[in-house]
Order: sequence, then C-alpha cells, then structure tokens
Amino acid sequence: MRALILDAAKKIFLAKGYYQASIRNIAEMIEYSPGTIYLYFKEKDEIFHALHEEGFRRFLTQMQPLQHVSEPFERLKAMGRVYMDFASKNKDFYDLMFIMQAPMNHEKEEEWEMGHQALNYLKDVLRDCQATGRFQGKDIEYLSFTIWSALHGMCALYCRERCHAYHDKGLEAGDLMAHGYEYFIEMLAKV
Amino acid sequence: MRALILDAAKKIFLAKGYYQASIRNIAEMIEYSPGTIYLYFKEKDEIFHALHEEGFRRFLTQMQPLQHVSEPFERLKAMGRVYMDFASKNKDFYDLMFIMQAPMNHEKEEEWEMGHQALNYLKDVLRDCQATGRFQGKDIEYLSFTIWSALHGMCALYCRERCHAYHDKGLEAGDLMAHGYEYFIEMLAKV
DNA sequence: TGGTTCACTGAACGGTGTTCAGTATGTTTG
DNA sequence: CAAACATACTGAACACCGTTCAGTGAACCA
Repeated sequence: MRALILDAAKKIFLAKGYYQASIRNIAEMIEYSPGTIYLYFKEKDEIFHALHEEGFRRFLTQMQPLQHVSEPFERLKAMGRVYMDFASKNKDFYDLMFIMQAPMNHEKEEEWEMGHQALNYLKDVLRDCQATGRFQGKDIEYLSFTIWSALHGMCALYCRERCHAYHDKGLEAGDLMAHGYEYFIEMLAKV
Repeated sequence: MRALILDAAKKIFLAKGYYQASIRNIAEMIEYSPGTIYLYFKEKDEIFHALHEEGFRRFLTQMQPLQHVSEPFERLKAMGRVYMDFASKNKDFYDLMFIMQAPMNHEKEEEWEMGHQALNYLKDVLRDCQATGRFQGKDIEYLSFTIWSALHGMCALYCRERCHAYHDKGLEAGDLMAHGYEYFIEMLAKV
C-alpha cells in the first residue's frame, strides 16, 4: 500500500511540485479516500521525505560506479558530469532534493544521511586529488562547497527556469549547462 | 493603497514565503477585508511580481555604483561581492528573485527586464576584462552563465538551508560563502 | 455466534485564493 | 435640495487544501 501511494505521489509531486500536489489528488489517483493515506503516512511531509530518499538512492546509484575511476581528477570530472546529467534528466527529483523548502523545517537533519554520503564522495575525491598534487593548500570543506555550488548553481537556474534569460540569444538550456560545466572544469584544472 | 498592501505583503511574504503567506493575512494586517486587495491586484501572483521588481530595484541600486570601478577585473570581483552580500542580507528577496517558482508560470517574461539589465552588467564587465587580455577565447554568454551559476549556487544552497550539511563541522554559512567566493575568484583569476 | 481486529471511509474543521452581490460614502448633475 | 452616479469596501460564498476521527464492514478467532 505504501508503495502504491508513493508511486502515485511521485507522479503527482513531480508533475505539480510540492505545494500544487494534494493528498486528495493522490488519493483519487489510487482510488482510495484521502483518509487512507494517513494510515500509511503521518503527514504530507513524510511522503515528500520518502521521495527525497528515493531521489538520493538513484543519485548514489549513479555515483557509485565512478568510485572505480582511478585517476582522481578524472573521477572528479566524471562525478560532475553525472551530477549535471542527473539534474537534467531528473529535474523534478533534483528540485525535490536540493531546492524545495518543504521538508527541512522539521529538523529532520538526521535523515540527510544519504546527502552526507554524496558529499563525502566529493570530499574523498578532492583529498585524492590533493594526494596527486592538485588543490595544494586548499581546505577540503571550502573547496567542496565551491565546487558543489558551481554545479548546483547551473542546475538550480535550469530547474527554476532562470536560464530563459539566455533564450533570446537562441541558447538552449542543455547547451548552457554543457558549456558552463566545461568552462568550470577548465578553471578547476588550473587552480 | 497599493503601497499599503505591498508594504504588508512584503513583511508577510518575506516572513512566511510565498505559499505560507495568505491574502487573508495581508488583509488582516492592514485591517481591510480580503476582497479589497483584489481591487488593487488581479491576483496573488501580481503582488509577488511587484515585490520581485522591488527586489531587482534594490539589487541594481547596489550594483550601479560599481560601474565606476575602472579596472574591469576589480569591478567583476566587486560585483560578485555585492551579489553575495545582497543574498546574505536579503535572503528572502533573493529567494523571491532567483529561486521561487511562483511567478514565472504566466509567461510574463517581458517583466524580467531588470534581470536582463543585471545580466548585462555582468556581460559588459566580462567584455571589458577580455579587452585587457583576460578570458581570451571564451564565449561571453557561456562564461557569464558559469560565473552567475557559481555565485547563485552558493546563495541558493544558503537560502534553502543546504549549507547545514556543513554544520556538524562547526562551519557557519557566512564562513562558507566568504571562503567559497574567495576560492572561486582565485580560479577565475587563473583562467 | 459473539468479540475483536483491521482497512477503510467520508463528513467535518479550519485554512486557502478568488468572486461578486450588496452597502455605504462621496461627488456630480438636474 | 434631491436624484443619479462613482468609488471604496465588505463579507458571504465557492471550490479547493491538509488533517482528524467516529463510524462501517469484512475477516478472523473463540
């Protein structure tokens, strides 16, 4: 039943966004009464959280294979590409995971476990880079934040349609993301 | 009257966010009935839009003086600092302007005029940088996107509380932003 | 057969954005 | 001065929302 609800919720959440999606919509889709959903989830946020986790599971699944790329900087570049790719192809999951406000209210910070794991992948690869002589003298915390931010910035502008600012130039979002990433990596390679 | 409504709306919007803020709240604050607000604004989105514009007005007001910094790369750095500063000190305006989803639905893209102006400030300073030999061979559109994204990324993670991922390390958001910016500028200087 | 448990319902509560017939206060005109 | 019109505002109503909970019916066990 939980799975049935989550499946419908996923469709509706991702199609309409957190606030436009309603418990009644979800109930209608699975042909149950709204009350039923509350037998399986304490509140709307809890459904959100379950999807949040699924997003991170997918995300980590795509990241994990890259741990086998041995050259650290190559690994870092590959991880970045996968990150951007994940956002492009799972716009709504990305939004849910990194932009939406809804769930963080309730101080459920312990549930960010998977987020920390993803961040650790990044920090690890940066440490490995340092072992090969890159990023000398840089603080891993600050550096990881800088890199994460640069990628997140592009993805967030994309997800929230701020790339339209470039539309009149005939530039399509995918192009922007690809070139933006390329430029950033070039900068990163020189630091 | 419009001003009275906007003033109350600003307080409530910025305190509660777009979706938590209600027309009834605003009406209550100014001691009028909810219906009255609809005599001055077609819908909730229109109030949002008015605030959106005020945000950009403030933003541009802080940017404008920097046009007098003559050395282009110094001007770029100063603009970046002002951008980050604006986001830190006007978190809610920043959210409204660059993250919230609400208003963009209605294809009111012509109203992004001020956004374009801000973006042009960035592109102009980049062209000036190129004239002094920096950023050779780089496309202004892509480069401006890369830079905007890097700053936006930090601000967006800050606004939507994703910096908490660093909290257990005793790192405060302001620190992260400052060092993240510093690192990014260092990278930019080398490209 | 009676009692208990379980899954589910749907009306109800207090909230939301939005509309609109109605009111009450000027202002203008005959 | 009175009648006609204009303006400013109200607040009940509509259709939605998340959430709760008394009640229903079927399944199981004694």
